Amino acid sequence: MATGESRAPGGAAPEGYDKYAFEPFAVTVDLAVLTVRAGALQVLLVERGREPYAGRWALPGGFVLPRESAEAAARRELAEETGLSDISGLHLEQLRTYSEPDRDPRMRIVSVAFAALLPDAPEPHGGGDAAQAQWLRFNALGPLAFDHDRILADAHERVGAKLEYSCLATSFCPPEFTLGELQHVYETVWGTALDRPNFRRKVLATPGFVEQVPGAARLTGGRGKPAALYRAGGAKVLHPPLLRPTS
Amino acid sequence: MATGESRAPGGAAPEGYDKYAFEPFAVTVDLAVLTVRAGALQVLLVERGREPYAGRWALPGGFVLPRESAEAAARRELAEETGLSDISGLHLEQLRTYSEPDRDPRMRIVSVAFAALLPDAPEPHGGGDAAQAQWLRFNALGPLAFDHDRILADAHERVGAKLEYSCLATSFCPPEFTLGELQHVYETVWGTALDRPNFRRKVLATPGFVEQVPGAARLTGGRGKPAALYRAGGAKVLHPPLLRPTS
DNA sequence: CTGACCATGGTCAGACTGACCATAAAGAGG
DNA sequence: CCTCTTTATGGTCAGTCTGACCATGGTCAG
Repeated sequence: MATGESRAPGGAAPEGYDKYAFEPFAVTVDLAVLTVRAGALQVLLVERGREPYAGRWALPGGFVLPRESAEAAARRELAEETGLSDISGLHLEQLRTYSEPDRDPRMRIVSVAFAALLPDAPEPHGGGDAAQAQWLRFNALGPLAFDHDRILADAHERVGAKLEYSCLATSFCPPEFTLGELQHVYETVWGTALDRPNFRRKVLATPGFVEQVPGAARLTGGRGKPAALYRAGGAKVLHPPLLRPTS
Repeated sequence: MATGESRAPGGAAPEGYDKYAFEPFAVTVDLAVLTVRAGALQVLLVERGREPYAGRWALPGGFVLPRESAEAAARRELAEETGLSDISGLHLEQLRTYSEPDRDPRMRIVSVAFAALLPDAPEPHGGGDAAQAQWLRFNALGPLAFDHDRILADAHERVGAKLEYSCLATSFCPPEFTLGELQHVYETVWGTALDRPNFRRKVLATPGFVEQVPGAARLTGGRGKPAALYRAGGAKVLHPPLLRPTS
C-alpha cells in the first residue's frame, strides 16, 4: 500500500493517511473450524439470533481489535468459540479475504477468512456465543448466512488440496493415532475410498510424515487386529504428493 | 463475521454494526505484478517519494474505494499502473491479507495482496504514479518498503507452487508461444534448469495444457531450428503435476 | 470354534520420471 | 560451399511410483 496517496478517495489530500482520506471499513475474521468426527467432516457453526439471516447458521467470527492482527483475532475468537485452552498447536491458516461491497446488507464489512483444523472435536462450551455453537456435518448443510457457503466451500477445497502435498492430515488427528485413522481423514475430506495397503506404503515411505510410537498399540474400537500408533513427524510437505484418485 | 456483535470493541452496543461499535481500518490492495522478461523474473515496483521509506521501492497499490471489492480495486490499480487497456484476460490472484498492527508506521492499514501475471511486459506508462513505475529483476532487490519483501516472497512461493499443478505458466506467455518459451518460464520462476525433451513430453502428454497452432512456426531470435507455436489449452490443472526437481 | 473385521505384508503390471542419445533445421562464420 | 553452433524434436532405457490385487495375522462377536 502506501503508494496510492494521490488517488485516495475522500479528498485530494497530499497528506493522505493522516487525514483519513479514505473510506474506513469494518474488518472481521470468519472461521471455518473443521474436524473429522463420527465418520464425517464437521464444521463449527453458530445460529444467528437476529436479522439479517436470523435463524440461519453462520461461521463464528468477530471484529478485529484495534491493536491485533487478523491472525491474532482468529485465535482469540477460536478460543472463545471452542472453549479450548490449548490452541497453540492447532493448525490455523488464512484462506482469503472477502470484500464484496454488499456481502453484509447492513454495512461495508471486509472479512478475513481462516480455516482451523481440530483433532479431537470436543463439544463447544465457551463463554458468550459458544452456547449456540455446534458441530454440523459438512454435507446436508442448508444455505448459510451471508457468503459463508462460499467461504466454507473455499475452505473445503483448500484443505482437500493441501492434504495432497502436505502433512496437514495429522492436524485432524489426536497426538497419537493409527494409520487407519489417518487414512480415514483423507477419505472423509476427499469423499473417496483409498486402498489401505497402498496408503500405508505411501505414508510410511515418506520420511518425516509419521513416526511410530514404540511398543504402543490401540484397539480401534475393539474390532479387528490392534493397530500400531504413530505420531506426526517433523516433515511439513509431501514429496512426491499423495494425489487424489483421478476418477 | 456478523456473529460477534456482543464482543465488538468500542462499547457493548447490542445494535453492534449500526453504531460502528468497532475500530475502522483503512483497507488497501498491494500488487505483486510479475513477468518473465530478458531471461529473468521481474516485478513492477514504484519508488516512494516521501516518508516513511522514502526512496525505497514498493509494490504498487492503493485504497479500496467505498463501493468496490478488493479484486476490483486490484484490477483498477493494475490498469492505472501498467497503462494496459486489456486486463480482462490476465491472471489476477488473491494472495493473502497482511494486517499486522504496525506494518505501516503512520496508521493502521489492512492490505489485501494480489499476484498478477503479465505475458508481454510492456514498459509501464500509465497515468499518475505510473511514471515512476519500473520493472526490476526479482533477484538483487534491495529491501523494499513496509512488509513488501514478505509479500513479494509469498507471491514468488505461491506462483512457483502453482506452476507445479496448474497451467498458470501460460499466463506468462503471449497468446502464441513455443515450448521453449514455456519451459523458460518454468526455469526462470523456479530457478532451476529442466531437461528439454522431458519437459516437452510432459507438457504434450497433458491433455488441454497446450494445443498446437497448425502450420505456424517461429524462429526464436533467428538461432536454431524454427519451433512450432502453441496456444494455451482449456485445461486449468495439471494431473499429475509437473514437480520441481527435488535437489 | 468360526467368521467378521481390521492391520499388515507382499506381488506384479503399467505409468511416469530422469538421464540420456540421436537427428533435423536454421543461422554464423570461415 | 562447408562446418560449427544452436535450438527443436524424437526416441530409448532403467529406475521409481502407483494402482490393483492377494495373503496372513491378530482380535472380538457370536
